[in-house]
Amino acid sequence: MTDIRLHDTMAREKRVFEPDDPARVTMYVCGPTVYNRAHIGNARPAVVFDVLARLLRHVYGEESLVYARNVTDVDDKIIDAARAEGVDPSVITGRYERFYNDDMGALGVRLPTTAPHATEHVPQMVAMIARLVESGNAYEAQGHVLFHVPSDPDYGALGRRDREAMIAGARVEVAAYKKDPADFILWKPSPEGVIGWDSPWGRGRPGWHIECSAMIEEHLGATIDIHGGGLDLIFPHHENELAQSRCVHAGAPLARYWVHNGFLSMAGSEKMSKSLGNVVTVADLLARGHKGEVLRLALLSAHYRQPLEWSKALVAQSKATLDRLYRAAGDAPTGQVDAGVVEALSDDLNTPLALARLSALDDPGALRASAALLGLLGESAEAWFRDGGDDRIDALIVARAEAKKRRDFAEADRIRAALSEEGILLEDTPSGTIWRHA
RNA sequence: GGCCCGAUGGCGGAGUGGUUACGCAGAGGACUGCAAAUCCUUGCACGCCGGUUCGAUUCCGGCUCGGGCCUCCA
Repeated sequence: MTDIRLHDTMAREKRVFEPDDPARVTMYVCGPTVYNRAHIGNARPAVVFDVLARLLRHVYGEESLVYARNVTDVDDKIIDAARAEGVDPSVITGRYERFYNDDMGALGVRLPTTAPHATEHVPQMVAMIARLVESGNAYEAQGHVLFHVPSDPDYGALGRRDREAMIAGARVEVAAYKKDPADFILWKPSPEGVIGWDSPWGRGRPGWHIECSAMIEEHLGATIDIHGGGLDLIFPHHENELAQSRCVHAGAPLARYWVHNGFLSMAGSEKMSKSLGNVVTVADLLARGHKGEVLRLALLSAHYRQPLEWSKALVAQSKATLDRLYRAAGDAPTGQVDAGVVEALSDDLNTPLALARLSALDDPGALRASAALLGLLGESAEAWFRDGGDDRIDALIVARAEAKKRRDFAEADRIRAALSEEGILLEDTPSGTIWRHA
């Protein structure tokens, strides 16, 4: 069996992946903060780690992977959104979590094994904060509880950042209650009317970083195999998670492999952002008629650590590629997974190489089985091209066939041209005429 | 300013110290009433300047350009 190799952000190199317990492989990926629609950039980690999850299940067995992806459902942006609409935060989080699952589902992202919610783990967070206070790694100040960064000599290893750099680079004014400029919030007070929980430090709510640490401990354990997320989370989020968990667990590392995906940018501009007005949501793209698998293939066309530029051309190319793959796969039943595809994915999730090997396969069954590892070719070719039946088109095809039989090619071509106008392409095959969307 | 990453043909994108994938698009051919699809053939590249080497796109250094992070951010 080929080894899986993963680029570990901590080591800055590819390492052979050896799970602590092959019968229980643990992976945690930072999920969405549910207060708006996911944009296509948000979809990249979901899709990338979905492929990694599929690979791990393939290699270690369907039941051996425990994959947790959290839902951040308490956050100032959520509070703001709820206030703006005059509703309870749970209305916002419930709505956007459903949207998120719908959008990712459309991209073929399977649900993780578990999707823990921050609001359902506040007692665990409070307990973890209390342990940090007890061990001297955290302190209370004016209703806040802060992690004291100088108390952790290993702080900064993941993001490769020294103290001076962090302090010099701080863009935000240092709050008066901080003992050290680098200290970060574990717990903050909630005034009347703001969502909060009782705690030894008064009514308040957890900071972002402690949520993940507490949920990881609760669902996966002290040290997990893989921790994933976007590049931008390395610092401060993962650095802070790591520090908290390490201090609580007597120095045990939070994760054995840290895996981070690169950013997606919009063609002709820098990072996608609301202020630039170039945010494209998954829902937008689906509404424009792009199929989920097309978007998924576009996201997988570059290696996950490389930057990926999103463009109309990329989507069009992905559609053309997928059309060809569907034609090649036909409606063959699933066969054996191709070893070359597994090998490509095993080499730090080299999806472009896996895609190349996919298109070289001449056995439709192997193609279908191997594509499934990438979450592609989930439909029958029939369904892919037709989008369901259409009596009117079928009738026109019959009319054209009759015209052809009496060698009235002008009429036959007229029918084909008319359908072509509305984006329906006809193909004459040995087994009859079929149609598909352009 | 500090830290990090990237630069491959018309486009996307792997990979490699010496004949360099694959996909999309293009050209020619076969097939077809004509197409489409398919098959065959085919053109097109390794940011710039040095260095190491018999030989560098691949290793090293510098430069330029692009992107990301520096406590909201996938």
